[in-house]
Amino acid sequence: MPHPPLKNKSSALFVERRSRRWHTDGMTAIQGARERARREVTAAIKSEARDRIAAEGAAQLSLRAVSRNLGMASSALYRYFPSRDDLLTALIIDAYNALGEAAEGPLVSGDPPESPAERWLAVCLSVREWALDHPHEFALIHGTPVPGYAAPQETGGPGTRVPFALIAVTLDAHRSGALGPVPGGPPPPAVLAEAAALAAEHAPGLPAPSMAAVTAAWAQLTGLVAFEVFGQYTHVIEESRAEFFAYTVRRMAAGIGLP
Amino acid sequence: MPHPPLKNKSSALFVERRSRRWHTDGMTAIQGARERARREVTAAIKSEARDRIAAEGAAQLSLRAVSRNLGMASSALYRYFPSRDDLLTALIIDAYNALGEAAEGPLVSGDPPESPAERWLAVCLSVREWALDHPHEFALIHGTPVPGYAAPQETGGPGTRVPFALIAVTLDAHRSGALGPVPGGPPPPAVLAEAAALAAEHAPGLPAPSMAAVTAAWAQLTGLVAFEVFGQYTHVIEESRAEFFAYTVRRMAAGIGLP
DNA sequence: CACAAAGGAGAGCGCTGCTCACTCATTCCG
DNA sequence: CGGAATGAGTGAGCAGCGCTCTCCTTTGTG
Repeated sequence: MPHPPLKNKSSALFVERRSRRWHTDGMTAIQGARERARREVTAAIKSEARDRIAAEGAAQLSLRAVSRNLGMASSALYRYFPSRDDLLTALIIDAYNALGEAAEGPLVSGDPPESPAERWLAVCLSVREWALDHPHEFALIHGTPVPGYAAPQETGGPGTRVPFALIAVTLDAHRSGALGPVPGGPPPPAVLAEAAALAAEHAPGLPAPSMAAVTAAWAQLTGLVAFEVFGQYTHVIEESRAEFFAYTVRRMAAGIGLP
Repeated sequence: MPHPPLKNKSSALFVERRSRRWHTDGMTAIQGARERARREVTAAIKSEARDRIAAEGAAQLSLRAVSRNLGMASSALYRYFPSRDDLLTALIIDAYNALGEAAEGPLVSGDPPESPAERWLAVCLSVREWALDHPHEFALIHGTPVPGYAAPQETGGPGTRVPFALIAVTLDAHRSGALGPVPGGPPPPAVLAEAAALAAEHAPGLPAPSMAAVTAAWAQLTGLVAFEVFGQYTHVIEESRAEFFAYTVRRMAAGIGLP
C-alpha cells in the first residue's frame, strides 16, 4: 500500500462543502439535480468500495479499481473523497452504524425478549450474526486500525452504539429491580471510581460494579466474535459454534447479574 | 498496497532450499560461511522489517524501504523472501512465538505463583504486557488477517502457545484436585461433545465444561487486550486499566472454577 | 444571458511489488 | 586442482498505486 505520505492529511472529515443555503421563501425542496447526483455518486462509490472490500479485503482496496468499475476517471473520485483513507473512514463509520443498528434491533423490535438475560443474549447474537454476515466490514472496525492509527474522533458516536445497547439492557434490568450484584466481590477502588464516573455520565443510576462488568463484557464479546470471524477458532470449535457462543454469552450475562 | 496478484503464490513456506546434507564423517559443524551469512541477512531483514512496522504499521511495510535501510538492492531481498506477504508471514510466526513465550513465562520461571488463579492471572498479565509493549506485532497476529486470508497452517503451532498456557494452568489445577466446577450449569450437548474431543486430544483428563470455559476465556482475554492495544477503551477506561484488567481476569478465573 | 462553481478527464510524479537478465564469488565434484 | 554448478547481489524495467495538476464541460444562479 503505497500512499506514501498518509499523514492523516485531509482528515477534516471529507471535503468541506457548505450546504446550499435553504431559502426560506417558497422554493421547493428539490434542491437541484446536482445535490441529488452528488449523493448518488457518493453512495455508488461507497457501495462499490464495499463490494471490492468484500472481494479482496480492505488492504487491497484501490481507488483506481473503484473508479474503473464505476466508469469514471480516478481523479474524479477525489471530488468526493479527498483520499483513500477518508473513503475508508466513511466506510468505517457506516460499518459502525450498521453494526450498532443490528445490536439495537432486538431492543426496538416488536417483541423484545422478556428476561434481561434473554435480551442480552439477543443483542449479542445480533452482533455475532452481523459480523459473520459482513466479515470484512467487521474487520474494518475491529481489526487492525487501518488509517495511520488514531482514526477515532469522528467514529466516536457510531462506535458506541453496541456498548450502549449492552448498557441499555443492564440499566433496564436495574430499573426494574431485577439486576443482581456482580458475583465475585467489588472491583478495586480505582476501577470503582472510574466505573462510577462512567455510569454517572452514560447510565445514571447503574451501580459502578455493574458498569465495570458491562465494560469488560463488551470487549469480551468482541473478542469472541472476532475469533469466529477471523478464523481463530478453526480446528477448535467447528460444529457447535452457535451453541458455544450462546452458552458463553449466557455465562457472561450471569457474570453481570442479569436474571 | 499493490502487489496485484497476491494469490498466495509462493506460499510453500519460503524458498525451498534443500538443507545442505549433513556429512556423517568428521566434517565440522561450521557449515560454511554461506549458510551463516544467509541466516544473518535473513535475521537483519526481519529485524529491519519489525522496526519499520513498529514505526509505521504493517500496512505501510515496504520491501524497498527495508532494502534501502539495509543498503541492498530491493531485488536482492527476494532471495530471502519470495514476496512481501511471505516476509509478513515470517514476522507473524515470530510474533506468535514471542507472545507464546511471554505467556509461558510465569509457568517456567523460578517462582511460579502458588494458587491456580494467581497463575492464571500471571499468564494473562504477561500476555497483556507483551501486547502493550509490541502493539504492531500484536496487531499482526490478532488484527485483520493480512495475507489474503487463510494464513494459518504454518502459523498453527506457534499460534497455540497462549491457549496451551491457559490450559496448562487449568489442567494443573484439575490434577491437584483444586479445580471447581464451571459455575452456571453444563454446556449444551453439542458444545459438551466438541469440548470433550478437544480435551481428549490436548488436555487429557480435563472435564469438558472446563475445556469449553477455557476456550471461551482465551477469546475473551484476547478481546480485552485488543481493546486496550487498539484504543477502543479510549475515554472509557483510562486511569485504572491495569486494575480493571486484573479484576476482569480474576473474574474470568472464577468463571472457570480456578481457586 | 453571463458568470461562477462543480464535476469530470487525462497526463504525470513518485512510490510500490515483482521479474528478468546479468555479474561475481563461493562451493561442489570429477 | 580446476571446471561446473549454485547462490547472492545488481540495475533496469513493467504495471499498478495514491495523489495532484491543468484543462474542459455541465449546471445552477444573479
